[in-house]
Amino acid sequence: MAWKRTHTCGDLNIEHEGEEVVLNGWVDTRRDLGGVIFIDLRDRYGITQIVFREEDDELHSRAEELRREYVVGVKGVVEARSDENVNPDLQTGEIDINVSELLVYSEAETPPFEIKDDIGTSEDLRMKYRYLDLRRRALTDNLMLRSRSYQSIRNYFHDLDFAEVETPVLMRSTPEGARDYLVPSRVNPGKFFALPQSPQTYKQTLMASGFDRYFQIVKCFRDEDLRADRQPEFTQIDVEMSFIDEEDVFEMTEGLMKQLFEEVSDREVSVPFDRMTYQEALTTYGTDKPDTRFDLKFKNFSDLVADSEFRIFSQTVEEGGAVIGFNLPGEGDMGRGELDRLTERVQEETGAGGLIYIKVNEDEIKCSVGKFLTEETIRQMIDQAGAENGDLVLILAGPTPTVYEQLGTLRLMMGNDYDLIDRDQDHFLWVTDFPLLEWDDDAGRYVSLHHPFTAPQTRDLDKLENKPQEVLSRAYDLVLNGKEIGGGSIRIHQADLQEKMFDVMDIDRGEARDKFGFLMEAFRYGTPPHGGIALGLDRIIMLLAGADSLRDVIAFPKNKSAQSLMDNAPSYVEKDQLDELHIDLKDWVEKQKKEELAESQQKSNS
RNA sequence: GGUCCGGUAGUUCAGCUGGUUAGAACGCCUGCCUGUCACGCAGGAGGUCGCGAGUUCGAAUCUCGUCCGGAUCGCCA
Repeated sequence: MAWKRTHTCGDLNIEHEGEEVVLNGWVDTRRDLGGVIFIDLRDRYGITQIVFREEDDELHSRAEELRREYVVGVKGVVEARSDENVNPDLQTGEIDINVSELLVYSEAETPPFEIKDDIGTSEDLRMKYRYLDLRRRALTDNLMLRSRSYQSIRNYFHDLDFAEVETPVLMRSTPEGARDYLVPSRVNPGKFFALPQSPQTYKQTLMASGFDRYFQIVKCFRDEDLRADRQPEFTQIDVEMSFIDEEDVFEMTEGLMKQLFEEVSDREVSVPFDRMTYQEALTTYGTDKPDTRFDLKFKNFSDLVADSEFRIFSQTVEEGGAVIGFNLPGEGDMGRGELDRLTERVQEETGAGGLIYIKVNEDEIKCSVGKFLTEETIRQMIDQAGAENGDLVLILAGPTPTVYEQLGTLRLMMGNDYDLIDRDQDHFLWVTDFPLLEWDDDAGRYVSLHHPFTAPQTRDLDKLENKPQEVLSRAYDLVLNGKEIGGGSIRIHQADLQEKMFDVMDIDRGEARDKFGFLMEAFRYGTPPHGGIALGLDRIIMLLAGADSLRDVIAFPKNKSAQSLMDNAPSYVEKDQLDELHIDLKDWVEKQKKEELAESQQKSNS
């Protein structure tokens, strides 16, 4: 039977002096000074120091038995600490609880790692004992930030009259995009559901139904390899609106971000956000998600060096590639050894053939390929780069768009290495005017860059058949500090245009109709123009929390191999279960399953 | 799937070109200590050096294989 607590461990302060209180919590640290024992009592709200004195022999000796992570309840009186004993690092640091009664709810074994913030414990151990990991202040705070975020987001949309609608988790598998997670259907032998990569088709259908403003905080699933910023199941803020254009989506999203950031953190968001076309992002920053918190913008030297003696330059330009670079201010004194190491790193990490540099110093201008270039050309390049005395110009040459991406990687490397990133700032950025399609060598056809329901820009409609690679789309991405946190588009809402898109992508009409037929049909019964966006909630929380990994803002995340180490999911299942689902395992899988089961049996026996 | 890095005490790590009994810090246990808050002091326990083979008089250390983990690329409309 638990004592009813009167306060949490984060509540009490000098105002409560003299009050009789009851606290419940975990034993955090214990400082036994002999005649007096101090214990930090912890719950998710905070820490309160409780004191056991020698006067009460029985209580004092029971307090000596307390160990880390025991769960206890205490009754006692709030005492003010004397001035020299106040702990300014603690919310409750002005007071102690002088304990008069102690109740031990639960003892605890010594945990496999310490419950404190700056632990270097490997992630797989933390994952196995996730319930202990989550007791750590940093993770608790991240989840509480997440909890407040849900509230803020829901309030925003409800205030604007958006309808919150749940869409199915079991849906049909669709072509295009990431690999689906499949769920076998017992009652439909041989047939499978897929878990949604996003509720895309449902939310468009809802537009056809007249729910002109929809949102949902929804789990999505993609069966692809993981990264620190990628989980197989993740949460999206999914939004769709009717009778709108890009500007409405931008305005709605900017308002959401502003409210969210300012309600759950102390970060200010200024709206409207900056905008940049995909073309500009690629040619100026070498990526479709530029980190605009620092400069190092690309300059193009192709025209200057097209006729140069240096074959790598002239040949690159002749073959349609580019010679590009950026100015790194103040690093003109970089030594030969350091530049060699940098070159090696660039080759390894970006795959670029080599790195060319110009050191711009008052007494000497030194170019790594100086003997092949005229002094005038070098001078022009320095001007083009905007370099001044003391600066270093870094240059790559190669085929486009690869060379842009390589220089983009180098730009990020330099931004990090030379601490050029202003981490107190948040830079939101809309990236617009994406190409509609890209050529897929493996598939031998055009595929959507975004997804097949994205509307082409009206002015490009006539190019759709003859020059599909030149058609721009009405898609947009939202980028925050160099991380993509959302993307969306204005959709196609006309059946004939949608069919034409499938034609261009060489998805034959039968297949398209079979897989997306319901949506195409919906378009025939009166569908409004519509569009929307999906925002990556986990990533947004990660940035808000200042966490390095998505795993630090998800309560029970998967590891890199898409496993949950705490409950050992996924797992083998009984043969009976498979039989019901009409599924046979491949021979080699069956063999592996037997071996692993035998092994774990042996382990549990010994 | 490719490449690179790693696996030593409960945890994080050190342990060089092979050579006595494999160390440190934190944690844990015991004792002392009435104002600590990373308490302090004294003492103690704790190891199949991931696993298997090889080279050697001798392997944590070198070689090969294997398993596991991390980073990165492919992949992620």
